[in-house]
Amino acid sequence: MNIGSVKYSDTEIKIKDAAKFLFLKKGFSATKTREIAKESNINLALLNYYFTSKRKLFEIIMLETVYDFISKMVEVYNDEKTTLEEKLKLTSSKYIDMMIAEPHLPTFVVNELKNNPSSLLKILKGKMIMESKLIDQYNDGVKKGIYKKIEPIHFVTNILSLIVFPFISSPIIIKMKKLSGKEFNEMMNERKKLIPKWIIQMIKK
Amino acid sequence: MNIGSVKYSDTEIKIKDAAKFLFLKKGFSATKTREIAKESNINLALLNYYFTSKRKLFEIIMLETVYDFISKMVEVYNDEKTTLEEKLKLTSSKYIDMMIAEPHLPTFVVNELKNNPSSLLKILKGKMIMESKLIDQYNDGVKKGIYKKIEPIHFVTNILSLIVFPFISSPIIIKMKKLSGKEFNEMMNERKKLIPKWIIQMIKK
DNA sequence: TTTTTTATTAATCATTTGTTTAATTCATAT
DNA sequence: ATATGAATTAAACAAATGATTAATAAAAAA
Repeated sequence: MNIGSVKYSDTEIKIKDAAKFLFLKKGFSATKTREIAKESNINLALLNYYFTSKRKLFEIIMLETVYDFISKMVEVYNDEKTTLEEKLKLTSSKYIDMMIAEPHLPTFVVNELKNNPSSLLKILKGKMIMESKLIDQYNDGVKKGIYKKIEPIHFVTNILSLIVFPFISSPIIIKMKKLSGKEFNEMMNERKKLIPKWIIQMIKK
Repeated sequence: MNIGSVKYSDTEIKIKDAAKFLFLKKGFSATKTREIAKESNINLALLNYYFTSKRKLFEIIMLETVYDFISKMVEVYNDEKTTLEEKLKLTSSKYIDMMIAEPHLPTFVVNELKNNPSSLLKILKGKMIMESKLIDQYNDGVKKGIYKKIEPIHFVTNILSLIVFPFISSPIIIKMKKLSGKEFNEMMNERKKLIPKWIIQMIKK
């Protein structure tokens, strides 16, 4: 959560929470400072008093959110104790829970990364994922002749795609299948078990 | 393109093109009417003269864009002449070409659908995809014991995920693998052949 | 308690922004 | 050539918006 272990006062937390809620839901431009003030029950001027500007406040929230999102993946992928298959299960499970709790999260992350990829540079060291234990384990499987050889980047991309995209495209899925929000979440919970199987089938010889 | 075969004057087309370019890149709120006017070399007042309001202009563009995006899928999925595997190849190929040409398209579509799902209702008849020839062919395969039985909605979701998500998450992929834009496109072109294979492996017994 | 620093507030400022108006130019039909 | 309607323009309006100010209240230090 707190990237540099910065301590925030109650008021600052109130502002940050409200701002995060609104920024996630509506993005930067559509969120107005007066909305943030109202949502957090603080005086408008306090936003600038504590955070200097709307943009600065946004960048703090953005950074923390993207950090949360990505570090979850990095942690699992670099765990020395788990197998490749366990890593897939853990990733699916953690991310799907995360996104059921905060459905706006993935859209926000991909959106704001597109507009502001530099903030990603600060967080995502290229190595953390592409040289992770997961990739080692996959390459080992290839050597042993268990797995097909494809570029590891495709492998990682496919995992993320199958987990995250359904949340981003939820309105389309809901419309296609005439689902309720609850039914959509059930469908996503089903995928916790299915995705690891699918990924294995994709790479297995 | 033109949903109701409406004819537009040169000026209207200039406005629409500029507006589409900016809306795709920056979204509704971050795009200013004066930017659209400048980008299209028209007088600011003409925007309202022809399109009444920024919101109305946006809705027209939004509708046409989403229609383009979805009808491409519907066409392929309902083709009576092609096999399931051919449909997968065609979908991958067409969508990847489409998104290489317009990288902002998928983010725009999923974004604005989230904010305004009603516009989707006008276009996407639930049946068109979930009762398409593709689904028939998949169900036939299940009956014949060739394919595993999973909910068709997962099947459709997975296809779309593997095709579209990499474009949405391009900044992450580019960072992870330290790619240039050109290299990223090459990677996406590789996927045209890979995705159909992966999908088949996922469903094959 | 008194002083000093910090937190909070209401009011205001300066731009930005979507939209409209009224005047002018252009094209077309008579 | 003239009249009529459509297209275009510069200017302006009103509301929204991010930010600041100056005054007040609350908390901490002396």
